[in-house]
Amino acid sequence: MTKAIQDRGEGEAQPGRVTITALSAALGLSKSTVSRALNGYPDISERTRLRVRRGAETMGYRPLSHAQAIRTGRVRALGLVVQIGDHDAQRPFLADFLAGISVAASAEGWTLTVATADSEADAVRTMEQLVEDRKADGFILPRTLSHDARVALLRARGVPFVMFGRTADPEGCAWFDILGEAAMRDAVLHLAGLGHRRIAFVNGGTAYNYSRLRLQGYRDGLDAAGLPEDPELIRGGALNTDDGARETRALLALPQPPTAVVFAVDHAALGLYRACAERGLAVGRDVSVISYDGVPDGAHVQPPLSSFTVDTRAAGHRLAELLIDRIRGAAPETLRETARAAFADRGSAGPPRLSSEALSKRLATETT
Amino acid sequence: MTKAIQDRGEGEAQPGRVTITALSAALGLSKSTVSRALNGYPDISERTRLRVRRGAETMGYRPLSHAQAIRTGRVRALGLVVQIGDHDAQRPFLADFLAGISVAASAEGWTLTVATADSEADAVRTMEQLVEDRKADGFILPRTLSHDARVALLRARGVPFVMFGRTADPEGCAWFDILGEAAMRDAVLHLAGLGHRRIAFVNGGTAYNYSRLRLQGYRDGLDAAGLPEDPELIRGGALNTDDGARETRALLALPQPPTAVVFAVDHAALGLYRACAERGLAVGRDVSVISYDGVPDGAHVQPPLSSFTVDTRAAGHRLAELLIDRIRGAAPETLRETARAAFADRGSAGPPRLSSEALSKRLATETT
DNA sequence: CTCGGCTCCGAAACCGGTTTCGGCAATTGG
DNA sequence: CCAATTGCCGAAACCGGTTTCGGAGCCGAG
Repeated sequence: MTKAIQDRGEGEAQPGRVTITALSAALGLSKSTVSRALNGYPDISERTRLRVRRGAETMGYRPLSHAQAIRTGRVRALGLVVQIGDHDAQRPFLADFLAGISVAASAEGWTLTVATADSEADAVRTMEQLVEDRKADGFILPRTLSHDARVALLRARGVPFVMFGRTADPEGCAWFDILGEAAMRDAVLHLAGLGHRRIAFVNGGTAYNYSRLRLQGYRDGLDAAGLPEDPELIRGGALNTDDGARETRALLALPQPPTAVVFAVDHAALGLYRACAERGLAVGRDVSVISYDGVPDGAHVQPPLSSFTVDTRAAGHRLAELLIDRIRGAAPETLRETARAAFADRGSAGPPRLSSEALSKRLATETT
Repeated sequence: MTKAIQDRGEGEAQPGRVTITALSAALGLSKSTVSRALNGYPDISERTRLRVRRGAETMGYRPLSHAQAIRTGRVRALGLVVQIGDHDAQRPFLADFLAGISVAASAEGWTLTVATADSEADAVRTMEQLVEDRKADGFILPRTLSHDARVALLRARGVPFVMFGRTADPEGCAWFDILGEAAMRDAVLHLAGLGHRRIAFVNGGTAYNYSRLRLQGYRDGLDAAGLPEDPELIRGGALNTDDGARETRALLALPQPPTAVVFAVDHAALGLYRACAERGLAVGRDVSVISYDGVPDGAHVQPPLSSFTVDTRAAGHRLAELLIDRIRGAAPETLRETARAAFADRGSAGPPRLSSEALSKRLATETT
């Protein structure tokens, strides 16, 4: 390998490259035989196939993907269109996600084509362009919505794709997802186990498919813990810290405030810290909180935020593998996987120091 | 345009596409004439050129970049290798950066190939792969080091590149950069204008080229303000909040503590808030701080962090344009631009309430 | 009127692969 | 022992572009 690289006349790019013609000449075979041998055609003897493989290895032959693409239509590139701006949630997640995809892709000799869009419509247009120009053979769709225009486009065009998340209509869809609903359920059970009886839930953006699932998980948790569901304790639309603070204030203003809150999104949960600070409440003692995402910021508040952390990098890695399988022809139904988020108990959830009534009373006197 | 798209037999991809052969047949010209007309060869009459352009437009002809690449060696793709992990500073910045690059690239019909690496050596290997496989025609290098192995590789291979940042040896380098030194200088002058006499400086990672420049800017600021330079007030190596808190504590422990601190990195500056909270000091009153980056987190602390904000998206945009020019053959010396960071005065820098002596005394009594 | 040069375009080779098709040799069946 | 398969490979077409080369017309100069 090293030798092969050194053999290349360095400096210029073109001249050094070993083409399939050069390789076939060196082996005393025809181009077509070499090509079919490397691509696993059945009409090549095992002996020849091995000889070709070895020859390609020692000579350092690597087919140019765009040269193959001209005939096959495949460029060996994964596509990713990231949506900018509308949800902060993606910020910390992007670098790790890219890393996972990139590593898995390059392990198979594929690359990653990235584009950005600032709306769903823009994303659809962008993907259309990429498909049209053959810049990607398939797509990874992050943050899938319940009804997703991107899915509609790709389905119609017959372009392979995998989703990070699930969708309402699974027809023809492959996916990898973290079981947010299981995390929410476990969060409720954990808090109930600590002695909490009034446990609130603050959901994320309602358009996202995961919101539906996480709310269900919260309900399942209440059910499993034998706690009644109180509509007043269920809120939503909280994606960032400001939203979270706002929702927390609303919850604390209830006649019977919750002693614990489950958040669907870490960044929103950080808003609870702010709202509690305003009212002089100690997080993890007066009010407990468990959230979901595992953002790094959560480790830097006091007490650190207990959260179900998702391994975004691993998700990207697996998604890339699934997409490559999908592009190679695997049926979408066979390409559906889920994983669980890992609970990181960092101290923001403890046994209730005050009952809901006592908490309410204290808040009333504080305000006065 | 809309019509052309509708004309395509939808569903399948291949059949609908209009090739150069089809276009030339429709125009009654040869392939070669059409190709040269579109690529601006001088031996085509203006009349024909116009006819071809118009025909291509109405028929919706778009050459496949990988088909051209087989002859030209260019795939019309920009390369970006992002380094994961080693500096948190990139986190919030990545999405905006990508957005800028992506928009500028697609405006010219180019795309963006992204890969990741977890070390400088890995980044070099990755770029070598991408060049070898012709997945990118040139590279954008973020966060350039003073002596950068990536630059060495690309220079040796003759691969076009542009840097986000400058470097010690500018030979053959094109770049776009924000004048961090000017920002640091202005920060010092601003604080001096408020009445501060002891102004400390906390630098970022020393390997980065920008650190050298920002330190110089700080010194220039002191000089311009007529303040003496005190080596005790200069610290470095602070990239994240923990680092920043540590360095702040060290500064506050001095016999003559600073009444204001200039940080080279926002995330480090956030550590000052923590260290001040520990000692009961009010940021912006007892201790002033001005920083650099403009990260969103800075807006959510109290008081919000005054910072020189860099428009990362605009930087990505301009870098992509410069790189495309570079790939098209422009001399690197003509592709060097800088811009200034915009000062966002949010309240973390005010007139000194205490002198250095008074501050020191107060810290001493607090500790007891 | 002829000749050289210029303008402009077509034919064909080429880029680096893939895929179709046909044929030779060895094997199998009768 | 001969015919029909079968296994295995080469020749050539092909993919969608670019680039070289040559030549047909037209022009002005001699």
